[in-house]
Amino acid sequence: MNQHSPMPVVNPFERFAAAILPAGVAPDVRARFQSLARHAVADAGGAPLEHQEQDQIVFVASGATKLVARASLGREQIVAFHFAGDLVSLPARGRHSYSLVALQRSEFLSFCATDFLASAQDASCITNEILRRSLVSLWRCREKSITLGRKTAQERLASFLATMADRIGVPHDGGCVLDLPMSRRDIADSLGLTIETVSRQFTILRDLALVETTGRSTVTLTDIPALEDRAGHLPVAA
Amino acid sequence: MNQHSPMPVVNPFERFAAAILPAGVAPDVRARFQSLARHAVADAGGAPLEHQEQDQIVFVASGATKLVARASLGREQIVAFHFAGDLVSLPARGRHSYSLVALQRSEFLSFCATDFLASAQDASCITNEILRRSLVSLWRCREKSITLGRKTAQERLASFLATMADRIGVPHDGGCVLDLPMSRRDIADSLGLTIETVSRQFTILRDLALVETTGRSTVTLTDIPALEDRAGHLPVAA
DNA sequence: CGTCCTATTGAGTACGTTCAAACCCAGTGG
DNA sequence: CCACTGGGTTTGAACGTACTCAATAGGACG
Repeated sequence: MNQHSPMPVVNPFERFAAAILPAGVAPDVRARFQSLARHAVADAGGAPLEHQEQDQIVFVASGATKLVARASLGREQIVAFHFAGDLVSLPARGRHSYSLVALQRSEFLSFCATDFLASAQDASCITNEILRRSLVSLWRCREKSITLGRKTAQERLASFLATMADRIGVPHDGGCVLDLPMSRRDIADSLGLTIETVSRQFTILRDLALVETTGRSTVTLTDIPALEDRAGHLPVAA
Repeated sequence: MNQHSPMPVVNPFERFAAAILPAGVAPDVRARFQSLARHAVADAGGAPLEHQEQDQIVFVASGATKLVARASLGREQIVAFHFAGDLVSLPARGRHSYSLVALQRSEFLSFCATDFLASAQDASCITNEILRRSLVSLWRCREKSITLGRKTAQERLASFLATMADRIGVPHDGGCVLDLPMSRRDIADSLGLTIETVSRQFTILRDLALVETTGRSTVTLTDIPALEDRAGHLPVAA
């Protein structure tokens, strides 16, 4: 997929601390989190955190992941994508077995949720940060509900590309270049479509000159405003 | 709609305090929340919290509500239902205008999210409670993503009824009686279907003797295990 | 009892799926 | 360096589920 994704030089816990812990955190609090953290690495396709019996809080130190729910019979739904620096809330496996799967070689720090929150009791700004990020996840999930419930195939793909541009896009003279770590199947499983439909919609957007595709994973968005027009959002002035 | 839904005798703030604030909360903290709370009442169809420019935290003191997102062209998606005792996180209107709409006469306490969290700084168990509830909302929203992305119309309705049985069902000799506060249109807008399709699926479930319907809003689930079999967790043919 | 609005039922259509084949890119070995 | 191989992707044709449009039936209100 990606040729030798560079293994980060920085200690994963340093990344976690920089992203989540407040600047002037007490050393003992920091040490407590360090002792709770479990480090894990996974190659593409790997699910290093299976068999969890308790709710987990997982920090993605590097790489990219999908949070997958299996409905039945190979019917999969990708509930969210997460990238380096993101925090994932992973419930103990319940009715639908959720699992976090790496899209690339990725590093994780996982915490037992209850231990984590107990340790955050003192420093309320940590809990606030977790809450803030959880609300962002909730907001994204609600957006996804709109996409899955009320949008056409083309609107779904356009929305997806616009969202990915925000999250992992690299601006490039007016447009935006995406190096998508996920396959067509992943995109389909995220958008509630089939690979064939995703492919057809890519073709249409290509014919409309809104995107260009290079190889399997590189997508260039040449006209983001037009793409967002096709994403089925409510026009602001309506 | 409902004949004079009884106005609760208990003070809405008392309900809020009982649900959210810890038992032995300091009187001044309690007073601070009381001063932040804005009280609102809405009849069925009313949206008392529109035009918010800031993120809100809303406590549903009584009644039942839908959280609606408008995509475009009258395409609506109901993102969540909330009932008495629930807490709703309502973002400032962004790209998709969300609004909280009452299904029945309902009472609300709304807080500015930043003020609320600032007041909860001292009492970390309050923040924890908000976080806990936000994660429940996130978990429900993920379940909804599976439903909207990968389930058939029949599975969607079966899932919906099973979920509602958990949340507002009244057990009744082996089965469960539901007095649904939402219309067929609301159900359709929640499940990403049309009213006609919802109606047809109700007919099928009725013919299968899994549910009985009485009037417009009362549904009796006579065979919950069979209903959950049809909810798409695992299909019959395998 | 009559009116209005919601819900149900029916017929035809459309969008996305399914099944199947061709194509292309990346990795491997000659 | 290039052909070969294999999985991911694209394209094509037929099908099916849910949608649209339209009419009827049923509840809730005056």
